Amino acid sequence: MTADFQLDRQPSQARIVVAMSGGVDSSVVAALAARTGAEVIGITLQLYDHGEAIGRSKTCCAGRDIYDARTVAERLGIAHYVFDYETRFKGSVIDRFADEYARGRTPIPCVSCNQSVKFTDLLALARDLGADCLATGHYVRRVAGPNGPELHRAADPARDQSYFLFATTREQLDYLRFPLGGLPKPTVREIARELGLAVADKPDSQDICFVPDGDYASVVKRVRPEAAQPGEIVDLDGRVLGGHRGLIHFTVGQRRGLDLGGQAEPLYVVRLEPEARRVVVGPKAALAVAAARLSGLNWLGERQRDGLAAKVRSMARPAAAAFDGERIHFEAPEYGVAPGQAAVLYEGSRVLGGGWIEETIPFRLDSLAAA
RNA sequence: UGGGGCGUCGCCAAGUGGUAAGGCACCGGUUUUUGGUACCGGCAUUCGCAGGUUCGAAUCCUGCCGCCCCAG
Repeated sequence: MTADFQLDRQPSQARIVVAMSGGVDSSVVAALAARTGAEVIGITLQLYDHGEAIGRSKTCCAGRDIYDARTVAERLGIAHYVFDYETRFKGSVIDRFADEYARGRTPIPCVSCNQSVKFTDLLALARDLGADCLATGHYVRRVAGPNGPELHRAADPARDQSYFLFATTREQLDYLRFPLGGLPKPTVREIARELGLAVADKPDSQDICFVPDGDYASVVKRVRPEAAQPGEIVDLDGRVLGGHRGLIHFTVGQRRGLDLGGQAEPLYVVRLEPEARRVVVGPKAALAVAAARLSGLNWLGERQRDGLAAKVRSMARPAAAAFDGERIHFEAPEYGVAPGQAAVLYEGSRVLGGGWIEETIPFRLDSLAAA
C-alpha cells in the first residue's frame, strides 16, 4: 500500500516532515512517507508532562509516547527529533482551556492545539527545515479542487476528525498532508502490524491528552482556582434546587452529576452563569436550540448560505442548516449546543469552514422562562 | 398532649392480606482524539420501632417514636 503525498516534485527529491505522536496513526504516516522514497523527518513534540500532574517521574505517559515515536523512527530508518513545546502548549492550549471554563464556556483543546502548536509552530518549523509538506495522522482528506486543495471528511465516517480541523487556514492546508484520510482504521493497524511496528496494537488515545485520568476539573483548578467556587443550581424560574462544587464540572447539555433527585424527568444544564456562579437547569425541551451566533469564522471554501450541513460536535451527524453571515440556523432543533464549542459547516463531504459558538438561540422562546 | 393525617431505597412515589412498580439521583459498562449526549446493566430479602392475629402482613390489631394540619 502506498499513499499519495501530493508532492510537486519527484519523491526522491522531496523532504517530508511527519508529526509523530507516538501512536499508531502517525507512525503509519511516517512509514507511508518513507515508502515514497522521500527524505522523511519525524518530529515529536513534548507538550505536557503527566509526571508533574500526578506527582510522578518524567518517565510515564508523555515520555512513553516519545519513546515509542523514536522506536518507530529507528525501525523505519528515518530521522527523528523531539522538541520541547511545553511552554507554548501551556500558553496556547492549557491556559486557554482553563480560561474558557472559568468563563462558563466549554472549550475544545484539540482545535486550539491544531490551530496553534501544530499548524502554526510545528508547521513553521517544517518550513524552516525545508520540507515540502507537513504530514499528520489526522483522519481527514485533502482533495485537489479547481480552486486549490479542499478539506474533506475522512472516508471512514466513524473516524472522521474534520470537526477538529475547521480552523485550518487555506495557507496551512496548502502545506499539510493527511495520508490516512482515505483509510479505515483497521487497515492502518494492519499496515503497522505488517511493518512490525511496536505500536500496532497500542490503544487509541481518547479524552484530553494533557489530562491524565479524565479529571480535567483538577487541571483547570490548578490554573484557575477561582473556577472551582461552589454555587447554586437553579431552575428556569430561578428557584434554587441545590448546590454545586464549581462551574468547571458542568457544560450545557449535561445531565449527570447534578445530584438532583426527586424529579419527574431528568434535568439538564441549560446554561452557565459565571458571574453569579449559577448552573441553570431545565428539562430536555429547554435544550432545543434553533440557531447559534458564531465568531472567529474560518472559510476554507466559498462563503455559502444555504444548503449547508453543520456539526455542533465531533461525532454528530451533520444537520441541515443555513448561515446568515452571523448565525447558523438549524432546520431541526439541536441539543446540547454549548458556547465555546465549534459549529463546522459542510457541503457534502467538504469542510467549508466554521466558527466558535458564542451564544445560542432557544428553539421556542415561549417555552422558556424570560431570561 | 382535643381532633385529623402521615411515616415504603438518597429524593418523589405505587402497593390496603399472598410474598416490595416506576421516575429522579447514584454506580458500572458500551460509544467517543473535546465537553457532553444516548444506550445497556446494577441499585430496599425489606416497608418508623416493638409486640400480636394469620398458613402467609408493607398491607389487620395494640403500644411506642417522629412529622404535618386543624383546634385551643
